[in-house]
Amino acid sequence: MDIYNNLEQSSTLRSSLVKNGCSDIDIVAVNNNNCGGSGQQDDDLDDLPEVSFDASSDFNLDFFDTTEDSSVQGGFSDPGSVESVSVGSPPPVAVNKFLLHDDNEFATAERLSSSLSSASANTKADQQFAVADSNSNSSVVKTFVPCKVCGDKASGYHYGVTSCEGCKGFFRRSIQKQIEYRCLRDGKCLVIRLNRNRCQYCRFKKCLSAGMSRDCKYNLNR
Amino acid sequence: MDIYNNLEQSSTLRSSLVKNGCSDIDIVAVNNNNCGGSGQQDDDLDDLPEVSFDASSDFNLDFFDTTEDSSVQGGFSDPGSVESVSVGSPPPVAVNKFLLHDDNEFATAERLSSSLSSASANTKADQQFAVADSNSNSSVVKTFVPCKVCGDKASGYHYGVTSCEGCKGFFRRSIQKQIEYRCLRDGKCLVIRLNRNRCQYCRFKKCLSAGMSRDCKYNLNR
DNA sequence: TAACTAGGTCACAAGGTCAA
DNA sequence: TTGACCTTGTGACCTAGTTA
Repeated sequence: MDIYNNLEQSSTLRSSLVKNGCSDIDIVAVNNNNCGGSGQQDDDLDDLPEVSFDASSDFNLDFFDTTEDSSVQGGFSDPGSVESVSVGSPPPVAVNKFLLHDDNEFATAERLSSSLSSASANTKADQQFAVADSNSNSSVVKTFVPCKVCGDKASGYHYGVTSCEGCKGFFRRSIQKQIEYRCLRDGKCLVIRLNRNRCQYCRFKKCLSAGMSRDCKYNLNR
Repeated sequence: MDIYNNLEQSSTLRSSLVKNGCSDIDIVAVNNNNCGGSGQQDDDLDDLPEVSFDASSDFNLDFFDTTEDSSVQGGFSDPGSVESVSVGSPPPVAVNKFLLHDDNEFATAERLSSSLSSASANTKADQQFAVADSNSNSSVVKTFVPCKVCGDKASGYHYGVTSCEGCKGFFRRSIQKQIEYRCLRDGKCLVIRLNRNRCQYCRFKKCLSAGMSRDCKYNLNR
C-alpha cells in the first residue's frame, strides 16, 4: 500500500494533477445531491473518461485483479452492480463463510454490498439483515449491517451512508486534507474489506458513489 | 445575552475579526431589536463588508464555499464545493458532470432560504406555504413552515423566531454555555439545512440576525 | 383547559486521538 | 495511513411551565 501512497505523495505528480484541472469543486457537487443516496451517481462516475496514467499500464499490478469491471460499471445505475461485477476471482473467503448462513439472500460479498447499494433502501431496516449465529443453534440472531463502501461491518450512518469505521475515517481524512488520490490502474479497482486499502482513489470514488457527503449530517436522509 | 458580550470580549483572533469588519457588534444590535423580527436583517448581513481572513485564502477550504454571498452562490452550484476534495485522476470532466446533479435540491434550499430572508413576511401565514403531497393525489396538502435560520422544517416559534428543532437547540446551547464561535472563512458562510453544522459562528450569527433572542420567550411578540 | 414553548434528555454522528 | 475508540455537538422527542 505504501507504494501507492508514495507515488501519490510526490509533489511533482500532485501539482501536475492540480494543474490538470482536477478541481475539488467538482466532486463536491456530487455529494450534496446524494446524501445518503442510492449511489446513483455512479452513473456519472462510470462515465468518467478513462484515466490514462502511465503508471497503470507500466506496472503489472496483478494483485489488483479485482477491478470493477467496466461492463459492470455500465450498469452502474445500480451501484450495487459496482461490485457485482467482478470478481472473477474467488470472492473473499471470509465473506463466503459469513454468508454461509445466508445463502438465500447473498451468494457473495459482492452481492451483499450491491444489494445494499442498488436498493434504494435508505432506511436502516432495509440496510440490515439478520445472520444466524454460527456459534449456537439458539434463536439468537446477529444483525450484520454491511458498509456500503467495502462491505465490512458498518458502525453507523456516516456522511450520509451506512459505513464502517474505516471508510468513515478514510472519507473524513480525505475531505479534511483535500487529498488528491490517483489510481495506478484503471480507476476501477474493486473495493471490499480485504483490499480497501489498496487503492485510495478507488476507495474514495466508491465512497462518493455510495453517496457519502460532508453535508449529509445526522439523519437528514434517514 | 452574555454570550454576545463574550463575543465582543475578544481574544486575539476575535479582535482581528472585528478589525476586518466582521464585528460582533453588528450582530448584537440585531438581536435586541428584532425579537420575533421579520428576518429582513438578512439583507443587512449580505451587505456586511467583506471579511478578509487569511485562513480562507491560505487554506483551500473549498468545502466552505457556501458563503452567503449571493453573487457567489449563483445557482448554488456551489455547495458542491463542500467537499472539494478531488479525486485526483479522472479529472476535470468529473466535475462538470457532478454539478449537474445538485441543482435541484440546492436550488430548492436556496430558494427556501432566500424566500425567507427576502420576503418581509412577518405573519405565520406569510411564512408558510403549502406543498402538495407527492405521495397521493388526494387533495391533502401539507403545510411546510420553514425555519428562518436554515430553511428546515420549523417546529414552532422559538426564541422569537419560527425555527426548527435543530436551530432551537443550537441557539439554546449557545446562550447557555456562552460558547464563543469563530468562522474559519469570511463570516459569510451560507446557512442552510444541509450545511448548517459547518460553521457555528455563522449559524449563530444567522440565528441572531433572524431575530432570535433569549428574551423573546413564548409568543409575547406574536 | 387547551395550545404552545423553554429546556432537558439521550441516541447518534462528526471529528479527534493514537497504537499499530 | 489506518481504524478502533473516545469526546463532543446535534436534534428528535419529551415534560414542565407559560399564556390565552
